[in-house]
Amino acid sequence: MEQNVKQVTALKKEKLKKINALGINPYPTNCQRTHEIVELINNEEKYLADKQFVQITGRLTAMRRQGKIGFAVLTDSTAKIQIFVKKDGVGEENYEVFKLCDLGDFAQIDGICFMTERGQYSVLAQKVTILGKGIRPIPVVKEKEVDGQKVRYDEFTDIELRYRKRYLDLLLNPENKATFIKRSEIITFTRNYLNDQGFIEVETPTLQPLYGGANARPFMTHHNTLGTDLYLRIATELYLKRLIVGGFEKVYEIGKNFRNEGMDRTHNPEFTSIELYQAYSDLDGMMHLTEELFSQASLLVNGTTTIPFGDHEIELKTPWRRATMLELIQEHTGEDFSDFDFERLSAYCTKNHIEIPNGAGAGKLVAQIFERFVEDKLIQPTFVTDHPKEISPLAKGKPGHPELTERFEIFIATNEYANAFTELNDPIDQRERLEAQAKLKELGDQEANMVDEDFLEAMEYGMPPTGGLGIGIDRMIMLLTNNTSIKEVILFPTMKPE
RNA sequence: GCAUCUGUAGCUCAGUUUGGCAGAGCAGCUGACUCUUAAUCAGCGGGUCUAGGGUUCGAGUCCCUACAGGUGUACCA
Repeated sequence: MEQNVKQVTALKKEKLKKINALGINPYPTNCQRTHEIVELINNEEKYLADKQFVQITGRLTAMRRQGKIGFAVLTDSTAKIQIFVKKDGVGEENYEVFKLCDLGDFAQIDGICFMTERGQYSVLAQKVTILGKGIRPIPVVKEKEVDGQKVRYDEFTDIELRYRKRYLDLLLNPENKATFIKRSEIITFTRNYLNDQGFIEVETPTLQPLYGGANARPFMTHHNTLGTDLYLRIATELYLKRLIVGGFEKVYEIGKNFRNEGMDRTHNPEFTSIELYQAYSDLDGMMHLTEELFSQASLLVNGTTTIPFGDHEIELKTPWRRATMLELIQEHTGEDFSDFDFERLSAYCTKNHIEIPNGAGAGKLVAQIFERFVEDKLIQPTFVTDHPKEISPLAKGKPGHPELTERFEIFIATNEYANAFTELNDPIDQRERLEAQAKLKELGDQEANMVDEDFLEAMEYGMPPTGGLGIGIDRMIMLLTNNTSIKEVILFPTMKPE
């Protein structure tokens, strides 16, 4: 399998020797660039009229040589343009250099813009300079216009190769590169939006002595000097709340979380989230923020709030539907479980083959029934509110409803995108909730929270009423770029070693 | 984790049904070509058919196991 590559590489190394023999360094330390290619493309008439000397740099992505002339295409990150090289134009010696160029090599072209006899806007080369020579055969994608439609030949489509060799994917599949540009734009937009509202961006520890803020199994590592085990964070929540205690009123963090769980089209072991906390705000404030972030980000990268996603058409225009978990269960099962009757709930679960975990109470069963019968019905954006207290150990209770909390999750196209609470700020209640989690952990729930004494101590000093929101950034980007696999929006997704 | 599909040249793929010389296009190499644009024309080279085992006179093809990936599903955001 590698043998042929070795042969081609050997041939290319021979070319390197020939280039060196001409007294030319194929990896020069500098180059001259007067224009990005897009500038020449966007101002064609000006550059044709001026006959201005230009120096452009990029990768050679097509090559059509014919005797003493040759055409090539030079591509930089902004655009691509045809290059016309004549032996008469660049001189015998430099034409030899051009002949030693291969597809995929980086080059600098000095010349002037002109129109070929066939009417193709091009740069007429006066000099070809090699800037970086490749020694491995690069896959070539060819393109042809048929009736205005671009038809592509020999595309680089092997999914495994695209993920493992992402640089080739970016190089050969412009539409995939565009996804990552949109990713950057969406994250930049989110930062600007929050900064404009007075939020400050912070960084909290990725390595933590205790993990918490979500229900998940962690990755563990070890610090040699301290002689102690540390966890990679599963959420940023508990540290950001310490900052609210410390007097910051609006904070957010965008960063990686790590969860030692299964991988599928919506889960990668490391993923990017944004969590934000706003003192003196509440659930309504967080709903408004969520709607605005998604709909405005969509306008930014799609120009509309009506977007395709998989088989669905999603309308992100605000306001989004709001419904409680119990209402939705009733809507889709006809059952009213608002009395939280454990016997009825467990009988219903048994009848419908829903697992009843060890130590589960009525609240957990309500959540299980919701997952089983409601989640996959939620296509258009829906704020699901009023989650059971039992599965929401960090959310404030709902006044007048001892079993419920002030919480929402946003579902779009059956997937969860965000999770928010009116944050619990009662230190005594918080301790009881975490101790209940610890009991679940003893009963075998590997994803239950731990009792974080330092976090509880912080809350005991007093914490203001606060709204908190977490959004799965990767999923948000999937939605806004119509990608149904998380691997398509993560540059280097986790893969098993080859 | 379970189920299922896939793995053939650098890339994209035929060939697997019904076992019988390892194929094509692009890319590469040699030659021709001063207006091509999937350039064209002539010729050449390139393979551990993912890996290992089995059945068979004979396996890319049939059987078993492993590895990697896709999809579905479980847990989860």
